[in-house]
Amino acid sequence: MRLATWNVNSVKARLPRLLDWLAATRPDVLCLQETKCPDGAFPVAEVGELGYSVASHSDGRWNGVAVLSRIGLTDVMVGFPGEPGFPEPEARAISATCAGLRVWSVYVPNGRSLDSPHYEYKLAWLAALREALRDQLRSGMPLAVCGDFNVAPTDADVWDPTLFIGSTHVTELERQALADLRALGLLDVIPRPMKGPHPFTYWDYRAGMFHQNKGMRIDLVYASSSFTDAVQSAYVDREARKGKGPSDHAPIVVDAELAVPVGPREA
DNA sequence: ATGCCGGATAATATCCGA
Repeated sequence: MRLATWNVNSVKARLPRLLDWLAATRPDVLCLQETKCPDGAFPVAEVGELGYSVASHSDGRWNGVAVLSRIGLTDVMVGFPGEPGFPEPEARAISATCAGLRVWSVYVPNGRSLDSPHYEYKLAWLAALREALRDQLRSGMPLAVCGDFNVAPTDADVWDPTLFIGSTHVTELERQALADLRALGLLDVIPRPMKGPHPFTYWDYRAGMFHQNKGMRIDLVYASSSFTDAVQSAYVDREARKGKGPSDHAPIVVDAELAVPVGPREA
């Protein structure tokens, strides 16, 4: 099974690149974040032509998550029980079962700044996610939680840790929230970088950050051991960050020897 | 060369992102 996750920074703006990438990479399942897609406006027909079914959760202007699958898509859950909001829950989580794998696509709140109510919201959201995932793990089904976590797990996951002192994404509390997810039994599937030592997944559009490889690893795949035991390889597709009109995030692609049941799979 | 911000909308300015 090929599983991928990508913060596309608007599915509308990224549609030509998304379709090209799907056709070339052929993931069985793709998690999307920041679709920024009004309700009902997801390009279902376009990805359907490539064999993908869609489960999407929309907010309108901001946020937005989706799961695309060509190996089955059942038991879709929009959001999760106890999900905090600001003040109402936003479109930040969707999950579905794809050929025996429970897949979550998450877009964790940014946090903005340490003195912002959004930072408290981010921590509360991650804590509530942990409780929801604790329940998911009880089912025993292999689980992969994919998405933009907006937290760099270690100092090695940002290009210059000294520049982040006093900023979100690197604080002890945010990193502890990730550690609390791992304490449930989830493992960080660290992808191989295509270039250089750092598997960064995000580079700011500004000031040539990508070209200087000044990036961050904030997109993550946290998975149960029943999934990670089957993982053969994982990589960051930095090619997708190049050229005209890219997202500021690159996709992560994970290949696992997880049996795909015969049935709904299409050619 | 990968090549120096871009997406959204209540739009010709402002919010958001990390």
